[in-house]
Amino acid sequence: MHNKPNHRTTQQRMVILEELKKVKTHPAADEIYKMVRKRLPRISLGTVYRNLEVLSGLKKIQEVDIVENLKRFDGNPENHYHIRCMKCGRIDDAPFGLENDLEKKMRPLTDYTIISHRLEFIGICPGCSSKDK
Amino acid sequence: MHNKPNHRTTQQRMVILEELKKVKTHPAADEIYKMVRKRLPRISLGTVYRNLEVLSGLKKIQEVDIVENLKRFDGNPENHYHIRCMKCGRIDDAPFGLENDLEKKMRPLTDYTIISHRLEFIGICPGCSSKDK
DNA sequence: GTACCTGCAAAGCTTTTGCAACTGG
DNA sequence: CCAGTTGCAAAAGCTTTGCAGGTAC
Repeated sequence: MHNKPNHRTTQQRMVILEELKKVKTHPAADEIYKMVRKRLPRISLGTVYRNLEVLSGLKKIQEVDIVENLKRFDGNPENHYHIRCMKCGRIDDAPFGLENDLEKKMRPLTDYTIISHRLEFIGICPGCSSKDK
Repeated sequence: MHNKPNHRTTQQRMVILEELKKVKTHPAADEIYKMVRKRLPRISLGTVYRNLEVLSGLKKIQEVDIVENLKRFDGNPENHYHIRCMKCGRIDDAPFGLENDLEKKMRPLTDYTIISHRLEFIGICPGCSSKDK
């Protein structure tokens, strides 16, 4: 049995969090690195990655895509929804019709020209939940 | 001005498409490579990648995530929706409340334990649409 | 015949990791 | 004090690409 690590509030970790909270964009690690380096010129990219992971774990921030860094392909070219297992990464089609109202509701709220939307459910697949026991 | 390339129906391209249509999983390139290699042992991984791109362009298949291959981080840890520009990759928060009904509607339709969901709109941001002119 | 494709290998990018030195509590 | 962090550099993925030789049409 392992205890959770006791996370420390290092200067690097604080600055990364502060800089990320400051912007309304959704920067990738490299951009965050550049932002943080203005205040901590000697910080390393590895530290940025490690802290982003820690901060996500602490729910202080989140990753925009849960997606592991792999392109995945679907033999069905029609828009449809997916459900993804958070334990094993398995992806199934969601037995769920398209919610076309979503785009209609969104249009008046944004300056973007809406073209499409994606909906993904996140859960635990039958295989993984039986393993939990 | 360039013309679109005239795509050819090579054996490699056909087999990749057939194998991907056969499965209901959503395999990554490497898995597709393994599947295809059973029928075409000399095919290369590069060819698989190139054909997946061509087939996506032809809308014969689709990528599950439009996401460029970069993790992105959000200083806001609460669930909320995003809108992504298909031209420049910019991501903004969507001014759109959570649709909690979606999970409620999904639960009876699946064996997965639903934990959360993600909704992302895809469109063209104001900056990119003005450039279109 | 020639534009398009392929296999191979090398290069490119992003992310992760081993390690020795350092530091917050 | 010492578990947790850091910087650095190397390693490890996954994906893209240059090239010379094939191939569909």
